[in-house]
Amino acid sequence: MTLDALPPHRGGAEQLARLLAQALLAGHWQPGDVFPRELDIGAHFDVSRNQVRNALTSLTAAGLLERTAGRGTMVREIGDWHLLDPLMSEWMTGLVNLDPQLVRAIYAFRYSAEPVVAGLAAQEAQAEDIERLESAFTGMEKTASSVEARAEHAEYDVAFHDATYRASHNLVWRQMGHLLRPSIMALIHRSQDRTDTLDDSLTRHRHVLDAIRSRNANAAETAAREVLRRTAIDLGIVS
Amino acid sequence: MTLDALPPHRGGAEQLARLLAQALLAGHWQPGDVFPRELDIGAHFDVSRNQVRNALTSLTAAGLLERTAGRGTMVREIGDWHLLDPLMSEWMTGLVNLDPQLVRAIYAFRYSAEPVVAGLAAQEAQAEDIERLESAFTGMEKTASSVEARAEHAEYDVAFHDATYRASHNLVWRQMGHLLRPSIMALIHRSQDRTDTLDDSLTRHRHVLDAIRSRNANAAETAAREVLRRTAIDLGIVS
DNA sequence: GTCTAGTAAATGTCTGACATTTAGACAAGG
DNA sequence: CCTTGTCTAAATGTCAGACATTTACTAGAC
Repeated sequence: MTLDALPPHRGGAEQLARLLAQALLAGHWQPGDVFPRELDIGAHFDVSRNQVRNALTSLTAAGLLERTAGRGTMVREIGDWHLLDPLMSEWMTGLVNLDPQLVRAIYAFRYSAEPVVAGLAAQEAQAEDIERLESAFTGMEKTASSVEARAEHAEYDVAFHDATYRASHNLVWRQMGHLLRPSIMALIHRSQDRTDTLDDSLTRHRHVLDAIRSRNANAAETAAREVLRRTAIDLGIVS
Repeated sequence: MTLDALPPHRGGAEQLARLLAQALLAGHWQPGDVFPRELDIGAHFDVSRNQVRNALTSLTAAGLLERTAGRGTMVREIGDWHLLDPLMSEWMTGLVNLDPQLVRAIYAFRYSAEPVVAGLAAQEAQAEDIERLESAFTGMEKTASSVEARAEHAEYDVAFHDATYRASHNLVWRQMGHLLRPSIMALIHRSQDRTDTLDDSLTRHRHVLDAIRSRNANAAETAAREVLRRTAIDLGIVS
């Protein structure tokens, strides 16, 4: 794979890193492939070697690449990617052609983890956590009816789930909230946005909110599982 | 906080990064504190500015620091740390005075997550996963009796739990295995290494292995919870 | 054939200079 | 008094070039 298919870029090393990372995430290179050399990348995008090195440092830190002096840069296999790195979440967000394998893996993770997290949230939530959840939920309600607000709706959706993770009051679970954005944003491109679909989703989210508010851990677990069943349908994982 | 309390270092930027990161993890600086300037660090450790910048880049990527041109480098609060970054796990491993707040947070996470993971493992494990688990378990058995093999025993312990996460056959859960090493290594410094303690731990691990081998998800969940109850005692979280 | 030296090519490092951003001091003008 | 603008110092960010180190490959010597 060459660089020719990639669009030009403007801006610093961050933009360049995003560009290259998204190309990798979209599968433009296969694991084990050799990645272009620093000088070639710099020549192609007309940036200094420093910028290239900074960008490649990010990709290496995220586990996407492996660099060895003398040999060059190689693409690592998907199992080595640091899916929990916030930078990865940022790169995955907004990527239309995210690898279906990744979408399924993240969904499967959420399906097993989020009920537990919701249960913890029901036990640990403070007043401010409830407020965050309510605020996100009312935002979802307001943006559910109009089609053009679907991006905004997704943001409130992310905020709702992120608030759930934060309400668990555990530093580790909280970090995992980063994964929510790419997972939920993938819904925009794959779901039909039918009104009854969104209504159903809203109802299920309301059950989670109610369960956490009433500090009922078991109910929260069940409700979170129901939300994710709905999500699976919208993601096209089950029919 | 100054740099004076830190030991000298040998080796490249990685060693320097580890040194500074461990100082941060041990709480030598408070959130919001200004971190020493690049030139001061370089002068103190007698390394080039390049090395310093490379080290600081790692710490920034891990969410430990925030750097702004003109202002300087500031220490971020613990909630912003990327606890799931493999580099963080590496830095935490072997740190004797790991912040008790972190130890508890990681333990609480494992207590809520690992039963689920063990359940998944019971459903998804392949032959090679079982082999890994058995190999790690027999290693734990062999090293349980002698006191001087406790470090080796801890390695097998890590391998056992890591094999459990891998057996879930989920890319995200698998990434989380990195957290196990610091958590389990903390046991070495805090537990008494009494023989009956290790025997009890071994028995509980065996139950997890048996449950996964017989593909009994519920039993695996319960057994994993029992292992972690034992861990909590050894970590001094409960008495 | 096998070992060895040599060479090319890639990433890693150093250095010095310069650019950019920020915070603060200070003075002019309303 | 307060605001505004400008200047300066200090910190991180960027660049360019030379050099160091590692790696893979090749060509000979024996």
